[in-house]
Amino acid sequence: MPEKKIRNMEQFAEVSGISRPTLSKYFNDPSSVRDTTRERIEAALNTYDYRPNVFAMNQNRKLTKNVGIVVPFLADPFFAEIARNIEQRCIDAGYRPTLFSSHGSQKLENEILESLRSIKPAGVLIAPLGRASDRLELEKFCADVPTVLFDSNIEGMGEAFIGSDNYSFVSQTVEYLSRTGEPPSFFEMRNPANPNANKRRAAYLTMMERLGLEPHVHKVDGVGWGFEEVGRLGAHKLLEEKALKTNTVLCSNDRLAIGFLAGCYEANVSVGRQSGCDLRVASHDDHPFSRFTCPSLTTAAHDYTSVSEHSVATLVRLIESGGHLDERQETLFPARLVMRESA
Amino acid sequence: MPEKKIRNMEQFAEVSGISRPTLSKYFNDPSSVRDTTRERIEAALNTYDYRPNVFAMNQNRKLTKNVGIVVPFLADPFFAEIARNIEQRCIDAGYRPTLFSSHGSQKLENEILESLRSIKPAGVLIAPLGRASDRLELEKFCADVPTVLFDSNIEGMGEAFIGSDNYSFVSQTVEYLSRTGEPPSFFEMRNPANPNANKRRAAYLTMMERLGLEPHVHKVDGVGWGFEEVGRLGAHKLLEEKALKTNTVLCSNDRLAIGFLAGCYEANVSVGRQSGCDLRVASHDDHPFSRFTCPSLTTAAHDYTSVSEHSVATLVRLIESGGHLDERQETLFPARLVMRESA
DNA sequence: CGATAAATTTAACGCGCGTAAAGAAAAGTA
DNA sequence: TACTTTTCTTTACGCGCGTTAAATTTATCG
Repeated sequence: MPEKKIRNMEQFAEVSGISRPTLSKYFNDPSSVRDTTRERIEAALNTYDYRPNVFAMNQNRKLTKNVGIVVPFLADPFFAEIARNIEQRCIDAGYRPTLFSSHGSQKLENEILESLRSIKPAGVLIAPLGRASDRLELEKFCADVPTVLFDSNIEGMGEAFIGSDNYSFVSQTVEYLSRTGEPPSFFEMRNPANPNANKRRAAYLTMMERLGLEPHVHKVDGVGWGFEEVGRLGAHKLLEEKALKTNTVLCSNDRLAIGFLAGCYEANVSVGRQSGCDLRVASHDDHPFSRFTCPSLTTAAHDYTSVSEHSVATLVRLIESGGHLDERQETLFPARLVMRESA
Repeated sequence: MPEKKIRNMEQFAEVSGISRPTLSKYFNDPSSVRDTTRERIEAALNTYDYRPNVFAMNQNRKLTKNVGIVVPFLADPFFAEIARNIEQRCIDAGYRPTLFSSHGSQKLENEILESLRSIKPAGVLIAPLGRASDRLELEKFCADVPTVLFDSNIEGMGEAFIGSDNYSFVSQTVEYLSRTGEPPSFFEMRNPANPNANKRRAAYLTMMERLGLEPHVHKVDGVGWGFEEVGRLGAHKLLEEKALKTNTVLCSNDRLAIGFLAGCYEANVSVGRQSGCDLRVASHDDHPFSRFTCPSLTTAAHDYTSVSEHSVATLVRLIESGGHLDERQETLFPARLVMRESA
């Protein structure tokens, strides 16, 4: 067993009996060498554990296998979950993903873009902050690096957008709620950071009009990404002021709803779809925690799988087609209504 | 404005009037050059936007500025939060952190270690899976790379451990609960993945004995990281079987408690410290959501700040002292009792 | 001011791998 | 078998920066 430590490709070429340029080809793309050669290389790879120096590899290559994944707020399990999913798919597709979170800060988002440039990524998947994003910086970045947006769309930005169809979310919840009880009022933050929020409000208004119902939108103050607390305080405010026109509240997203439910509980307002309850509360996203609220939250679920699958597939296609698509594609996946106890 | 694109350090040396070796020194450690020189470099840096090629930089350097941060489960906001904190501190200390999550899988944890080796990190901060970790692989890794453990201790592994003092957590909750009402039963998973769980059970038993109270430990089946669901099902089981010996339950951690509260709600068991409630429930961790459970969760809070601060400080010290400390240090920070409505 | 120490410049080599060109070998085809 | 095509080997250079050693400049200080 000649367990001599292999230090570089040169030495691995010697012991494996394959020339260095061929090895280089193999490590860049295993399918680019003849089957018999690949087998010989992989046999040697099992005997001597050599792996090429990542830094030397990427130094001269025009295109690395690096991929950046950027989410706006990783402490939100929704993003953690989708990031995990996307990450794994990138690995499976033969790329090296690196995960970043903007933590709700424009400054950080810009710094991440900067730091991404320095690792020469083949492509980037980004869920931008939205309203808080630095449009100009993002635009410059997208011009240099093949970029796919997901979750939050910014018109015209990047080569493609993959996300959920907000209209599908809201139409299903509104339809369900108004069919099974009083029509819903809409509850949201006054200045939502995320563009999806605006689409959801618009969808609510459209749906209510179509159903011939009077819409009521309650906007509550609050900044940042502490949605739960905003929702909780909002609930107290609305309940104290007796501002609700119906006994049904549709929250813009689950994190607001989680806080809203906490607020209701504190105010001794019973929530649920059963008769005898004071209020019904529903929402959108199917946040991982929404199953465990009291009562469990009726919501509209993202198609996590399709969004992440399609995002990665699009990025791979983008990279393989040289970093540019003929036209910007927007793909939206419909929601799935999840009926639980809160409404 | 000579806006010629600077392609490498050579060219930047020309336009800045500083020699390349000095620039190299500067980029490696800005404080290693004379003040006047540093000012000249930074002035030039503002005029021409050049930054050294990361891959070429790291190729030959024995020690990069890369730092790995590994957490067992990023979809848990607790880890997301502490990771964010640690990440920022690494950046402030002049390092380039990269975040990884094992997602509860040994296979993934090993792959992350493998992938970490390839980026030649100056050091690694890892919160290991615990029981599910591959001891042997971890040990080999720690032998090669300066490693600091946090959150979950594995005896003898790594150069240092920084975490929370589980005894401090449990002694405070047990003391508080038994002082203000019936003594608590302990609720946990049968085969906890995390070593802290065992320490907490032991601390519970010790505390109860010291207080002259009879301990009751309820173990519930369940695997993986879906703690909330385990807690919820556990609540149903315990309530159906009327297994609880007292009206007070102390959960091993907040995520279990969140599920436990959901189970109680479903079973129409009222939880709270007010008279008239059926049950009191308390827990440990001060999970970001524990403020928003119904009722809000009484818990013992980690000293996030101290843990992350001390972890990074220790890693920096470890790196600067050449990757080895004289003896393995274990630092534990006490908990802070957070009294809310559940107990 | 001159001696000494500290910092910088000059010159040159090496790192590990990408890549290109030309020739040799293997595989496929007639 | 001869010919073509594909694949591999040989040879050689380049990438951008780390790093070293000697020469030179600049700062410090008695």
